[in-house]
Amino acid sequence: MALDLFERHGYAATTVDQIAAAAGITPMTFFRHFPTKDAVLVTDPYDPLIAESVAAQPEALRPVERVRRGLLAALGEISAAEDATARRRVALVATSPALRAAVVAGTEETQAAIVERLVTGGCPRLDAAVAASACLAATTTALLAWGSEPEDVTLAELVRRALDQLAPVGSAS
Amino acid sequence: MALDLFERHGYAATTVDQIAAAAGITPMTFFRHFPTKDAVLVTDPYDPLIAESVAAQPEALRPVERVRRGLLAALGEISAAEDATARRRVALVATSPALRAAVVAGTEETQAAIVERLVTGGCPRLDAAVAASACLAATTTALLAWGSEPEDVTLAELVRRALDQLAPVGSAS
DNA sequence: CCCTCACATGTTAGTGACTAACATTGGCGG
DNA sequence: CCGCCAATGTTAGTCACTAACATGTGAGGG
Repeated sequence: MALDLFERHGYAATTVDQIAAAAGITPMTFFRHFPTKDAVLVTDPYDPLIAESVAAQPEALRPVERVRRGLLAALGEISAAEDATARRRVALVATSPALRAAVVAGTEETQAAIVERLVTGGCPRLDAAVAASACLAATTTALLAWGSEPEDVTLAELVRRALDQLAPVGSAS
Repeated sequence: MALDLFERHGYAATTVDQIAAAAGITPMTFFRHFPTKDAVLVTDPYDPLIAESVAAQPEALRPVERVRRGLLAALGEISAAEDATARRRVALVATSPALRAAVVAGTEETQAAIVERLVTGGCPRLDAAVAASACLAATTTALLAWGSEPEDVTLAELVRRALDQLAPVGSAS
């Protein structure tokens, strides 16, 4: 599949024509299944779950803390869905600027979802956007790092460690 | 110039050919001056300054706090360089996913510079990357928000407010 | 059993960002 | 005045992605 081609020749050096040929379809058909070349590797089905999870945290918390706890709470269900190729995909994404950009573009939607929930909870929009973007950046950084970690390191572990850095001093997790 | 075209027709709808024609040059020549279309709007001359500023903060601080203070310290010199078109550029960047992606790609270099300084100070690489990405995300969010703020709101003000959210509880700035 | 409708796929042709190889100009020191 | 270097132009190509239209194939109803 496409993943193999990317790993062999690099993401940029692999053309959509090659992927399509390897899959026995036309380039046209490829674009009917995936809106962009990078969509083969980068997907983002968790937005609603995460937004819910953030909204479920106590409104009294400061925005960063609310988002942080929301992400940690969502983490269980998400990392359970880690399939076998997840790490390979992530490792690949980490190697290409274009792919990293695609990931960030994807998280923009997650960020927007979180911001909406925070704003309806009375949080000023700027503060909400800052809290969401900072926490998601930390999470994304952990995700990308995970790709080059040894097999036995879990994603949840890294994300937890990342988000702990944004916790109020003295209180871990 | 290109900025006017972008504002009139939108970034995506403005082709490099049009920009080149408006400037009285060939598309080819355009690409000799700017590596990409987005480079007209997105530039990043501050990396070394910021990295220095981060390194100048006490090593004893937690990584996030060190980066945070470093960014705040660098803020003075940077926002002094705000020229007249800065706000227009930022407002434009905020409107286009492709341009926001370009900004993020640009910050990756800044992040890398910061991480190097933190790592040589004894900070684990993951923690350094997380701290840098979170603080830079907060800063970038403030920057983008600035584009749609009223004239009298300064960039420094917004960035300060953004970074204050990542400060240890109870201590502002 | 055939017909038809719908949907997945193919075909062709184009646009726009970017690149490489090579030609051309223009000013400036010798 | 000559040659040299740098900036610019020319041509032709690659690759991601799109639009308009054609084809084929399978499922369901007559």
